Amino acid sequence: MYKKILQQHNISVTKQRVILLEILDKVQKPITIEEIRLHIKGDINVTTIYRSLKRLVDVGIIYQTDFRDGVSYFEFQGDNHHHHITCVECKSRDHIDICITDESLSIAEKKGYSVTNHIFELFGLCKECSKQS
Amino acid sequence: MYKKILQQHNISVTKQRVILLEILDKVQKPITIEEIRLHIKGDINVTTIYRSLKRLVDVGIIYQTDFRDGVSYFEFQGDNHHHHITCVECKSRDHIDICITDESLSIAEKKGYSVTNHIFELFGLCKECSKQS
DNA sequence: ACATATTTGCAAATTATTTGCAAATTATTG
DNA sequence: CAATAATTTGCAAATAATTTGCAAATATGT
Repeated sequence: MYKKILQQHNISVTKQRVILLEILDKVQKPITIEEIRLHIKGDINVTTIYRSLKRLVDVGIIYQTDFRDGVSYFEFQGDNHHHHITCVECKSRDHIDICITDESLSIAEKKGYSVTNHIFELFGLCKECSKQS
Repeated sequence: MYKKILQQHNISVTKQRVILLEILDKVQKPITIEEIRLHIKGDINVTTIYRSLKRLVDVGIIYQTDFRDGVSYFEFQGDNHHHHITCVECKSRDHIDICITDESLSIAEKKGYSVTNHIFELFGLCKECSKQS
């Protein structure tokens, strides 16, 4: 299955890439390199992890996000493109099925830009944490 | 003027903070720590720059953004809240006066989150760079 | 199966950012 | 306006994330 995905995107099928895709597909949420390393306990060299993920991002198989905490997060979104809301207190995270509007795109296009990519993340307080404060 | 802003936000008025605000207000676009350092040529210690900017961000005087290139950008937006579109080729950048929609907010609220903050950045090709490719 | 291109692993380097602490500056209070 | 308390600065050194160079290993195309 992951083999097919890699082939469709015209990049080499390697054991390491398949493992990374398996992990990301299983967790179904954005995770850091450090968390990935815990899953594979040393089986793949850090450099390779960095380089493979970068490659996967470049060809569009996985998404890279960051939540302003100094680390990159990676996620396999499959067909289900979405963004996230993060609790600034407890760091819990949830999907939100919202995306940029057509209006946004057309405003950008009026400025002469064709939009290929976007970052969109919400931050706030989750139910639990709002109670406490 | 900057003194008043600092006081309104209840933080100490220091020479360094005023200088930083002056620079950010003058350039009117997101700039990196490195670029800030060029403006002040060594007059403020790097550590202080980092710490002061963090403080200014925390109290909400300036905005911190990043464009997925490994560095933080800082911007003084004044009353004019906006986001940006960045050309992935030439890295040129323009303001866009679009923000998250009320619909987005209400979807997040349905999930139990109260939204306090957001990241929203567009990427694409500018007019010049689309011609060339 | 062979030649070519791509990817991996390792150690070492880079880059951005943070920390601890003493000295300096700013704010507060009488 | 002096004295005290609180905050901020500068410096050097540490940390943490990510990248590089290069040789060996693995994948791909013919």
